[in-house]
Amino acid sequence: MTLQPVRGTKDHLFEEAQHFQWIKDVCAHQATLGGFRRIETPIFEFTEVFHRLGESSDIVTKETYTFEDRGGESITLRPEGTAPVVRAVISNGLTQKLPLKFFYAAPMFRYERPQKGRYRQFHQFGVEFMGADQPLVDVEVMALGYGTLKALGIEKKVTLKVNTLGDKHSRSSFTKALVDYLTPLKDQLSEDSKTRLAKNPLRILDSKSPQDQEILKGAPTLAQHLTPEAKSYFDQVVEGLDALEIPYEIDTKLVRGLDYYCHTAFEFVTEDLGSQGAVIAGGRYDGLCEDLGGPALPSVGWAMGIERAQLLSQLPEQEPQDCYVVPVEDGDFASAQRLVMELRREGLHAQMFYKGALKKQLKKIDQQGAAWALIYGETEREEGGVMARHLPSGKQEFVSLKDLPHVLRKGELQ
RNA sequence: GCGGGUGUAGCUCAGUUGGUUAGAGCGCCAGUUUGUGGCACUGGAGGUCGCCGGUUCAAUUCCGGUCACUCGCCCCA
Repeated sequence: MTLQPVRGTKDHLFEEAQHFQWIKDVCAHQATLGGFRRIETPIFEFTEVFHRLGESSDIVTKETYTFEDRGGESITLRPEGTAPVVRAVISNGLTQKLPLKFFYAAPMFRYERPQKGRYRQFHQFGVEFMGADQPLVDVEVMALGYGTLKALGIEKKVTLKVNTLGDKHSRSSFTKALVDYLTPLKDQLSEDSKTRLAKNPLRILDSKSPQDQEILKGAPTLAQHLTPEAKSYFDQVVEGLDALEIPYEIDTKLVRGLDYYCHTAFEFVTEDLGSQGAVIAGGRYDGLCEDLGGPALPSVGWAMGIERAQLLSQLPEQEPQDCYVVPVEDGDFASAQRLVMELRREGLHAQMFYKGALKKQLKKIDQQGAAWALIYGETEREEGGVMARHLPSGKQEFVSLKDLPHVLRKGELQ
């Protein structure tokens, strides 16, 4: 095994590939029901698109795949989907037609240490609701997340955690209060949190270190610093979730590191994936568009880790519908191929093997999990039909070519 | 980026207290006669014991490094 895929990447084969596609289909269907439109953006952007947004984020500073192209431009493989969508909105002058509702399913790239549910090329399905600043929009977006998880059959394995980051004023006054509280206690903080204190203080709140959490017990809370408007906004979000009977927990330690995030932050998390528990993560990012140099564009969205959803879900069983035409003698292969093509023209799934004795072919067909073996030798040709063998039931009878499409579609004999 | 665990046939794993031809189950291939799969029986192919180096008369077995997977930390717009 010397020829391996690049670390942190994987091949999706057979059922796994189908499962993967099924998740994307289910997600796209749910989003489409809500009027979201598909958007496809390039797999890479000018590095600046990501760097302008995330100087304090490790994803941007340490985890991007960044390279200079042959024209000397600095290019970055997208590590997430929101910034490219907002960039596309600006580039295409779409801010005249608000609100905008987009969804995407696309590969993302982060140079991280691979783990279960964490790859260097991974895939996200995401939705963005842009140009609306009402609390009920946040509720709709979360409801879409919940509905999508339900459609995947995994809503019971996840918990919706919700928090508010407040508006700009709440946020900056809280951040300042937190830093003021923690700075004298700096020596007692974990090494990681000492760094966070300077770089990204809010991230100390979700530290896993017990000593950090102990210190935080006496810390100021965001609730104390919420402006009346921000508090009212969050109250309406919570009431909206109650009204739609979407189960949730308020988690005051759920934060976002970047400044353009405000108000609602949420995650659908699971206990089943070890330390990679977030299946869907999202929030309101009213400041992002301006940070990118565009107009104000209040927006909210989320992204689902498709691989993580895949680990939690199961591809529904599908009835086999394939059929194989089975030539008997060496001279029967050409006519068998003609029959295969005729069946395909009828819209049926048809194929054949191009070698092997009858017995051998039947064995392989059975292993493929196909529904039908259509034995087509000299006898059948003369009588204008096939010996149709239904593999799951083991029943077999002669069917005329005229009746064949009908029988195959029905999926059973008689 | 840091720490722990693992790495033997296509898959799941045994085994070697260092010593001649490394095993099982499943899977795969062929056959059990002649136009019929799943079951059974018989036979067969398939491994430089992850890779590189060290110790040793001798290493798949001990040691080091490396790569990969995995768990935790980190990160998680």
